[in-house]
Order: sequence, then C-alpha cells, then structure tokens
Amino acid sequence: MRRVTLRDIAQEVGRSPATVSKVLTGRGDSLVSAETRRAILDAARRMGYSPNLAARALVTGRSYCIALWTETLADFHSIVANQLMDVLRPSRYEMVITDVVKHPDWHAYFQRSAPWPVDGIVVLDSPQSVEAYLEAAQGRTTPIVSVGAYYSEKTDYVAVDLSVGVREAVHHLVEQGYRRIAHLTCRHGMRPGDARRTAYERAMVELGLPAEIIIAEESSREHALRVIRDLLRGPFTAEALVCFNDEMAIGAYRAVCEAGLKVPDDVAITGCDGIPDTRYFPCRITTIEQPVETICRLAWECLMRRLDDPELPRQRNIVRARLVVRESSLRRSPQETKTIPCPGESS
Amino acid sequence: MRRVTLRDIAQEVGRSPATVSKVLTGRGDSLVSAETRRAILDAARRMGYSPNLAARALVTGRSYCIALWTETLADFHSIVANQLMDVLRPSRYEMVITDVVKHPDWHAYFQRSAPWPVDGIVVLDSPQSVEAYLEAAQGRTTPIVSVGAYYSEKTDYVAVDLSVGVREAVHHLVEQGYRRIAHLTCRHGMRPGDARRTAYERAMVELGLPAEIIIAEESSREHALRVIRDLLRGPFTAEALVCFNDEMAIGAYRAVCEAGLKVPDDVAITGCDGIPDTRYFPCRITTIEQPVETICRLAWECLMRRLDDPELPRQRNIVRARLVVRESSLRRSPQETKTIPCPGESS
DNA sequence: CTGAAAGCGCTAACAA
DNA sequence: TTGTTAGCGCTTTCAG
Repeated sequence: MRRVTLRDIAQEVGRSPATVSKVLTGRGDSLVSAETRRAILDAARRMGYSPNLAARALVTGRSYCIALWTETLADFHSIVANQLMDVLRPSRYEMVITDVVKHPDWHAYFQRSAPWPVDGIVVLDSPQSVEAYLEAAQGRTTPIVSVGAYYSEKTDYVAVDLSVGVREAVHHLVEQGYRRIAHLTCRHGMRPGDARRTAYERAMVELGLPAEIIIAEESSREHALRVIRDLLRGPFTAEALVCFNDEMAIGAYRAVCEAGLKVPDDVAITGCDGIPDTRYFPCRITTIEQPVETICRLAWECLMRRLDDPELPRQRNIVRARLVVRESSLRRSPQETKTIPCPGESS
Repeated sequence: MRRVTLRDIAQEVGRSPATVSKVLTGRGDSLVSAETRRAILDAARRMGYSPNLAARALVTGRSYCIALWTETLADFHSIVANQLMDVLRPSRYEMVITDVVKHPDWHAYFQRSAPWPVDGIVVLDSPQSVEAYLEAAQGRTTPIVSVGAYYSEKTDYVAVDLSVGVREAVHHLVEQGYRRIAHLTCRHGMRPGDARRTAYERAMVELGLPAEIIIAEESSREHALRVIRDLLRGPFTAEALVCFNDEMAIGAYRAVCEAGLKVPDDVAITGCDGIPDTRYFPCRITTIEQPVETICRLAWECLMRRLDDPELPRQRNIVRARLVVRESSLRRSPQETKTIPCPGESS
C-alpha cells in the first residue's frame, strides 16, 4: 500500500494540495477557513498521513536534522550523544549519527555515500574530520561546530580545556603526599601537543618531580589493564597514576586490585572525563569532569546562531574541566580507612 | 555559495545531467564512454560535489538510512546503539536516533515532525512504540523490527529471553548457600508478566523459598542506591540481590559498601544485561549477559530481508541471555578471599 | 480564502 | 553513447 501523500488528502477533501500544505504546516493557518482546516486535519489523521520529510527538505532546504560525527558511541562519547539528544528534544530536530572518523578517504566518502543533508553538524573530538570536511566542502555552508578536548579552530568550536584539571590533579596528588606520579596514556595521547600530557609534564616540572609516562596501545580499559598488569609483574614504583581518561583509570584500578595492592594507599588513581562509573565504583575515582551539559548546549546554540546568520564571526567557546576529588586519590590515616572486601582474581 | 548540483557538473563538462547521474551513481558505468566518465568524475571532485540525498531518496524511495528508536542513549541502550553502528559500517547506511518513547501523542508527533524517511526501523525495548507506529502507519511498509527483552510480536522481532538467565542466577545463588534471595527491581519491572520478575518468582517457588521484592522508582544506579541504603538502615535480612539490571546492581553494590558490609560474603549481587562495567568492578559482578552482537546482526538481517521481500512471513528470533558468574555471587572460604581496601563514605 | 504553476535535485525510461 | 522528458512529494509565489 502506497504512502498517503498530500495529494491524496487534497482529493479526499476536495481541495488543492497547496491548501492542504498550508494547513498541515501551520504556515497559512489564518488564510484558510476553519471548516476547510478541520476537514483537512481530520482527513490527515484518519488516513494516517505523515509528511515526506525528504520532499519537504528538498524544497525548503531545511531538514530539521543535525548530525553527530563521532568515532564511536561508547564510553564518554555515548554520554555526549545522550546529552545532545536531551538538548535536541524540545526542538523538532532529530539526530543522525555518522561514524565519520573511520572513513579515511573523504572525497570518495562524500561522493559515494554522502551523509544526510543536515542543517548542522556537531563533530566530537575529531578536528581531522572537521578540516577534511571544510576542505572537501569548499564553501558549502552547512554549519559545523567542533566540540571536545580535541577540536579545530577553523570553524565554530566548543573546546574543552583539560589542562587546568590535569594540573589540579597533579598538585592534589602531591598534597596528598604522593611523589612518584606517572601519567598513564595511550598512543593517541602521545601526539605532539596533547593537552593532557603537556599539562602533566608541565606540572611535574613545576613541582620539581620527574615525569614518567606509561603508554598503552589504546585508551581502553582492557589496554590499560594489560599494561599496568605487566608493569606490576616487574618492579613497579609509581605511587600514583594520572590516567588519560576514566576508561584507563578503571582498567588500571583493576590491575592494581588483581596484584593485591590497595587504592589509594599503595597506588592513587585519577581519571578524566567524569563518566558515571567513577561515582559508583566501590572506591570512587577522582576524575577531571567535563561539563557535558554545557558543552552540548553551547554546541547547539552555536549551530542555531550560525544557521540564522552565516556571516557571524567565528564562535569560540572554551569550557574548563575541573578536578573532582574522590577516594581513589585520598590518602587517609589507617584508622579512617574502612576497607571494602573483594575477592581478587588469580589469572 | 550555492551547493554544487548535478546540473553544474553537466554544464561544466558539456554533458546532460542524466549522463552525470549515470556516472556518479555507477549505475550506467558501462554505457558511458571512458572519456566522458573521467571528465565527470574529475569535475565532481574538483567542484566538491556531493549528492543531495534528500533529492535522491525522493525519487528512488531509498534513503540508505535506518532509524534506531530508543528511550535513551545511556547505559545498556548505548551499547546496543554502538553495536548497531558497527553492524551498519560495512554497508552504506547511516543511523538516525529517535527518542520516540517520550512522545506520547503519536499522531501529533507523526504529523508535526515526522521522523526522517528511513528504509527501516529498529525499535529497542519499546513494544508500545512499535504498536503505536503500526496503528498510525496503517499499512505503510517501512520495515520495522522490535528488539530487546521487551518486544512486540506484531512485527518482525529479535526477542531477548532473560528468564533462563534469571532462573540460572537464582539457582546459582542457592548453590552458593544463599537462601534469603531478594529481587531488586523498579516500577517498570513490576508490570504484569515482566519476564525478570516472573522468572524470579517461579524459581523461588521451585526451590521452596520465599520471594521478596524490593521496588525502586526507576532502574538507575541512583535509585537502587537510595532504596538499598534506606533498607540497610533498618533490619536488612536479604543475603542476595538479583537485580533488574546492571545499573541497579551497581547502585546496590555501592549501598552495601557504604554500610560497611561485604560483597559477596554478606550480600551477593547479580545484575542483568552485561554492560562492560560489571567486568571492571574491583569485585566483578555476576550478570545475565545479553548477546548484543547477535541481537544487532539479526535485527539488521531482518530489516534487509524485509526490504527485499515485504511479503515474507513474520520473522521471529529469540536469543537467550545467559548467566555469567563472577565474584559478586561467589561465596568463598575466608582464606581464599583477598580483600581490596576501599574507603567507605559516611554521608 | 483557494488553486494553478513552477521547481527543489535527482533518477529512470525511453528516444535519438 | 548520450539527451529528453517526466516526475518523486512537497512548498511557494501569485493570480483568481
């Protein structure tokens, strides 16, 4: 059975498609007799009409759809996606997710299977995608906003500054009496200029402490677990781990547990991002919390303003991620420490 | 600057739009001279062309876009969304996320801001949405597949059977020596016929044990934490908690920790869904694992088959979620138990 | 208040 | 091998 179209409704009520359109979009509300309007609304409901948004977008140039470009929908990224949905809900916008990062050949991608025609694009933690797009798009005007700790300055952006938080973390650890403070990061975090690593190194220099960097292949729990597990087999001297993100912190935590060591007494751990898990760990994990709600709201506002006025000067937003101190980095006197028992595991 | 269209390219190379279309879609590859093809491809690249998918969809009736209807993008749902993206990646499909559950007035929703015209719809854990859609759509033929532990039989489905897993959980706890086994659930889980609750009650009857149900407002960590925290202030007699999902298990775990009790010695905990967090908790959490990869693959196959042949008989898939035993439900002899210390918290 | 006509950008049949 | 034509479903002047 064919989908019901405007024309069908027009026929049904003996009016023209134009009139039906006016009623159904609400655009000509005052120009249509109440009677006609009622008949049309009624028929539309009865016949189960729903507009073809592709057709509408084709003529209006508006899709009421925005894209989220992200590498995955896991971990912290899924939290952003979820929050963005919350921001969108009051509007009539929908969100299409494109995992654009995995398409290395941008030109081919755009030509073969271009993304949906959206009214705006939020790019999460992927300045490469932004810049590849800007180049390929050559003056196309779909608003695009670069969001996250990794962002591009070539377009509107909502940047997250992690460096203050990392500095706070290092200083906090020193205040707690830790001295051998290592940075657990991943290959990605080793790229030149990485904010986290740089801030860590700078803070250590500031405090006259030797920097030590532990590098895992990827920033996942599993990779962190393996790296720390291996290190713990040899002589492990770090007293504290400033981790690239919460995922790595959780993996490292597990490795420390398995080795029969105690967090935070033997090893302190801090994460980054502020995923909910850090709050519910038996030993809550100190982390550097990204203000996700603010980030998403700002991104949305950027897009809407840009849509209104393409000539607007570059919109630059910077939000700070701040340290949230929890038990995983708080050295307490023995009598203060309640222990929560938990079987380790032997493998 | 206007977007580059087919016509622009046609003009540029002195050919007709039809020819350009043939080349760019690859559909008429053999019917076009190599020379013309090269020229077109070249111009398209040079001019930064990318097709208007709305226009294409309008004429072909294919959008190469599927929708995921879900309540949120958090917790377990985000894992499914992420996996679905993985399944989609090799295809040329994109995914639009609609949080359709929060639109109670379906008719209004469809008429005012209908969702994108997609080639298929995956509905996660929301039979109401499926049925509202089927009713509102009246014979429209967008393939729709109902997925999850809550599903509708009125369309193709990939059902997750949790009951076997819940039964396994209860039996496992009894084998470990637990007797006072309560079910921690939420209002949602109290609706008549809920698979988890029903399976729990049945298993308890089977074993001649008294059922006890603890009900939180919602199935979140926070709500579980509060409910169990409150119960622990009074006389708490449950030795084991079979939780509605992993979120609640994690919340309950935290409450038990805070009270200075030990998991699993004082209280055993089992979750449901199999989110990654359960594997990385210092004390790994026993859970009932949903085979997410299988679920997503089957859903996708359902959609594609249905797209090929709308007359296909109803596709019914059932996958089982099975118990995965971890430390949170394993009673060990004291000398086996390594404890992992962790500061409790007083508030 | 209503409708006729044009056209958004693209594809598909058919003709040349 | 290429171009012409028609039209997908909708909105938008503009004329009635």
